[in-house]
This record gives sequence, structure tokens and C-alpha cells, in this order.
Amino acid sequence: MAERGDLGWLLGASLRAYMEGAERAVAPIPFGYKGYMVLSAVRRFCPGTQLELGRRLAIDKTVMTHVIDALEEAGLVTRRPGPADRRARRVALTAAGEEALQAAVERLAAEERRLLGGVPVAVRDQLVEGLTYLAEKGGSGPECGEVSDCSVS
Amino acid sequence: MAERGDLGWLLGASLRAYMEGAERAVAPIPFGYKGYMVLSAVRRFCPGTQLELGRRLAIDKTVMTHVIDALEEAGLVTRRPGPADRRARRVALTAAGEEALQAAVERLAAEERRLLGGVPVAVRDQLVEGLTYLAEKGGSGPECGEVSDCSVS
DNA sequence: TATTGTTATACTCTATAACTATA
DNA sequence: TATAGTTATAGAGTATAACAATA
Repeated sequence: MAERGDLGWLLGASLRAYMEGAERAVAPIPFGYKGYMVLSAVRRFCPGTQLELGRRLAIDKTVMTHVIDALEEAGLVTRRPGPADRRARRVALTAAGEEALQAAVERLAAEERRLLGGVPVAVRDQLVEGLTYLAEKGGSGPECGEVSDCSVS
Repeated sequence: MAERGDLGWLLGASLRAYMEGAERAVAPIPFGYKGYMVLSAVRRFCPGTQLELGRRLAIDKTVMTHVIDALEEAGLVTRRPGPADRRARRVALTAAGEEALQAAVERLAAEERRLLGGVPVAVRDQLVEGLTYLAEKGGSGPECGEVSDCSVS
């Protein structure tokens, strides 16, 4: 934010610009973009306990409780005790959750296209490449393994 | 943040990664990176009223009051009524402020070099180009004119 | 009356601590 | 004893509203 051109300012301003549209795009989902992130991670990492979801998304477990409370109340996810460990609750998308997520993904993609419209594809690719590098340099969940199987009931 | 690879997640995670080092780099300055931004903008836009500083940095005027209070108390800036309009207070760097800013700029540059160390220069350039485009698409102060003269007393 | 800046207050977001229920 | 999750509470950070001084 300081001198425009500083990496910090650029990242902050870019994030603000992105979020402005993103929050609008995912609007119906409780907790906005954060709620969308959780829905998205639930689909991707399937059963996923809340703690695991939190680790992957860098969201505190207490925050996760509130978000999932809201998503459950809105009928977008279910929360059931795990079969092996009844403490670890399995979060899963409902049909309505799948729909809401799919709709959000589409509106978000449209928003990204709008936002990146004027950026040449080559620049865009290297933008993503650079950001991916930076993101991985941070401590956000380097210990997350890959997804195993995935068959929602 | 949702699916790693999403632009939103990438921007958020990159900003976190950057800020981790940046806050450490500017540590002695009150209000951390925000304080650094203000110092930096004061040097760049010289006299600058508080309101103008806030507009340029997307910082609320009430927040600006607190930040400048702290910077003034730390002896890094002075705050005097403007000659033409005594409501609009002119903020200026002290010698100590110049020093603190210069030191922070250097540590920050080192931190950026460390963070971007593994990124090829071509990618880095296009990363900055892409971010600059995104940042300007946002509403953060498009109505800010350029700097006029600048001679601190 | 409008504007700069301050103060006090309220709100949002997040983290900490204490608790429960399982293991 | 340790862990998953919940609840209540406290803490940043930010914004809103009312105010003082000046224009």
C-alpha cells in the first residue's frame, strides 16, 4: 500500500479489487467468500473433519465452527459424527450446497474474466505462476497431503 | 483461498506470506506496515494533509489520526497547521523519521529479494505488471493527482 | 454552511481460554 | 492424558457519529 508499486501495496490493492467482485459473486452463501472457501474445500477434500478443513484454509477451528453452523443452518452442508472417531465430525455438501457452490463458481469465474479481461494471457499465466510461488513460500499448510478417494453418499 | 489456484486464494496467501516478512522488516515503526506506509507516503507526497494521505493509502481519517499520533509521539513526524488553511495540518518527516524510513525500506527490499529469490526475472516482471493492472481496476484512489513540489524544511 | 481533524463509540473479525465429549 | 469441537470472552482493527475549530 505504501508507495504504489511496492509489492505489499500491489498485493493489498489487488486483493481488495478482487474481493470487491468476489463477495458480490458469492453473495448468497453465508459468511461470503469465507463460506464459499469452506464449501469448496468440503467438495474437494470430501469427508474432511473441521480441523482438517481449517488447516487447509488457514481458518481457526473456532471460526470454522461458526461458518459451518451457518452453512448447516442454510441447508448447504451436513455435519455428522465420524464412523471411526465420533469426535471428528464429517462435513458433507447437500444437494442444495452443491448447487449453491456451482452457481458461485460460475459467477466467480465470470468475475475473474471481467477483472482479468485486459490482461494478456501470457502475463496472466506468469501472474498466477508468481503468486503460486509466493503463496507456497508462506506457511499456509505445507503439511497438507493430497486428497484420497471421494464418494459422497 | 478456496481451491488453491483460485485467484482469490493465491492473492490472500501471497499477501500473508509477504506480510509475515514485511511486518518483521518494519518492526520498529509504530503501527507496523501501516505506519511504514504512512511514513513512505509522507516522504513521497511531502506536505500532504492527513485527509489526502488517507485517500492515497485507502486509510480512514480516524485511523490516520491514531497512526500519526503514534508516529509523532515516536518523533518520526511533525504535525503543524497549514499556512493557508489552519484546519489542514501538514505532516512532515523529522530527521529520525527519514532514518527510520530509510532503514525500513532497506530491510523491506532485502525481504522482497529473499521472498522473490527463486522467481525468474521475467516472471517477476509480469507478476508486477499483472498486479498493477488488478490494483488499478480497484477503486483505491483513482482521483489522486501527481506530486507537486517537495522541499521539506 | 461545509470541511479538517479529533474523540468516543460500536461493530467486525479473529484469537484465547475454558469446557464437553470422546478417545 | 490427549484430541475434536463448542462456547464464551477478549482482543485487534476498522468504521460510524458527534463534536471542535476553521473556512
